[in-house]
Amino acid sequence: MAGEKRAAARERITAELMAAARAQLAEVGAAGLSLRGVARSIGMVSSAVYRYVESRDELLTRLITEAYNSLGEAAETASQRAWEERPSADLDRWLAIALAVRRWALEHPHEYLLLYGSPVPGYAAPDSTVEPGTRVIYALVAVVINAFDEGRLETVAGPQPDLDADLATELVAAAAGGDRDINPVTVLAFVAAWTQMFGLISFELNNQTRELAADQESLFTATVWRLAHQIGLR
Amino acid sequence: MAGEKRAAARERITAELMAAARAQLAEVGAAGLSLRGVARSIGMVSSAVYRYVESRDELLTRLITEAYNSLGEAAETASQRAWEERPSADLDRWLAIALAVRRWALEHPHEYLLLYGSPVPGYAAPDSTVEPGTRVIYALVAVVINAFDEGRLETVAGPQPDLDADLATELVAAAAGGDRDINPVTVLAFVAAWTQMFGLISFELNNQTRELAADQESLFTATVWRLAHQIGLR
DNA sequence: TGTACATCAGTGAACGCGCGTTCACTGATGTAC
DNA sequence: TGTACATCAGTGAACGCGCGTTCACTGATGTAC
Repeated sequence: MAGEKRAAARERITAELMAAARAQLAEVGAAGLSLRGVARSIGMVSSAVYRYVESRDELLTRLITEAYNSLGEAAETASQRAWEERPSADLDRWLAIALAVRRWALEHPHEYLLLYGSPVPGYAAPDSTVEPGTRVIYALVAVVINAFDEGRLETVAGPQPDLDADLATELVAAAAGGDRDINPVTVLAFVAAWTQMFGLISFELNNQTRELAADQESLFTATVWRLAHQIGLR
Repeated sequence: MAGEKRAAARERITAELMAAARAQLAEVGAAGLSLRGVARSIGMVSSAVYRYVESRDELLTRLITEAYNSLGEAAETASQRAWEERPSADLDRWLAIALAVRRWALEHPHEYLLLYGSPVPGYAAPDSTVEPGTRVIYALVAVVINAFDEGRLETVAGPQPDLDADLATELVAAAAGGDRDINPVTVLAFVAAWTQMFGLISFELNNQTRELAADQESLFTATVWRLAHQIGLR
């Protein structure tokens, strides 16, 4: 029982350390993040952080995992809330996720860039970061699959590009495991909506859309709404 | 006339130096780029590069400007060629630009990330980089404007999001200077197509679309085609 | 409850490294008369 | 054409800096008997 104390302290200090690391990340960005800097900011001697973290690379890996999970959770919570408020309102649910992702990105710009920006020189993310990295896209896919399974997904309208057969098969397989008879163009619309969403957020973070509109959120909502509609969500 | 020699040598060596800088950029990325490393790679003592470049920041600025111009030129050339081959084929022209941008990005991944990835820590790009940064989007805008002016731009079909009046006005003004009666939803479609294109390229560089399709170029072409079609290009 | 020992957190000095930048210098190239 | 001087490219040593990581250590916390 007495051991509790030491373990609790360890946990508290680890949390403090990670918080400090996130704070430094927010200030200087991933490439500028240093163990010594983090140690300094919590009043520790630089060698002491090695009691909590194996190396700088491990710290980065933990930050990435935490960030993916934090973002994934934001997306999942938004999805669930939207469903509870208005079940079967698929387009609203999609929008809720998109807006949650955008808000998270604006609140944590450097963490967002750590996940979706340039790779950190000299660092290669281990495989363990892959799985948490898929939470957001799964949340989005789930909306479409759910709408499809319950018969609410409209078929995509309008002229469609020529798809070669291989690509069409792959798309359907990737999106739905192959056992759903989804239109490949629907998957294409999904890919477009997905990449557009992240592209727009990146441009917004880099101020590349500044002169387009004063109200960036309205611009975001309007463009995302359009592409979600084109997937067939209502 | 004798002065020619020194000036020519200066030009040659400057070019060599920039080429070495680009090579190092390609290897280690922007955040890892160092003056000493560049000097080393062309067999110069580190202090000597200061005869050619004021500081590391200036080197970065030059690299950014060169990269924007190289990318912009690729886009413009593709646009012009497509026009010469099949004038008035607006969708083909759009696709040609998009594919040129993608090819450039795949050939120069680190330069692409220098332009569109995370900012380099401790460096702020000066205003002089803004103008070359607009060449690509202008090439894209030009296709749409040209189609519109010559009466070939189809009006966007299907349901449209509610736009508040301010946003609609801003969009039209930003895209066409306000003196063209362009549908704001067309501009929205343009923004979607533009951000989708860069988002997809970024995801492709980060391997986030790997499991989606073996033939990434087909995937790219198909999604870009769809959104270009939706702008009203034919 | 008390004592002897083991575990662990944090210290402080040190290592080797690469970085950007400055500076006084040498020797070659160019210019003026 | 020849000479005296000015300009410029490149050298090599040095500066101060911050980094990641190791190591022997001290002293506090926990455990076994």
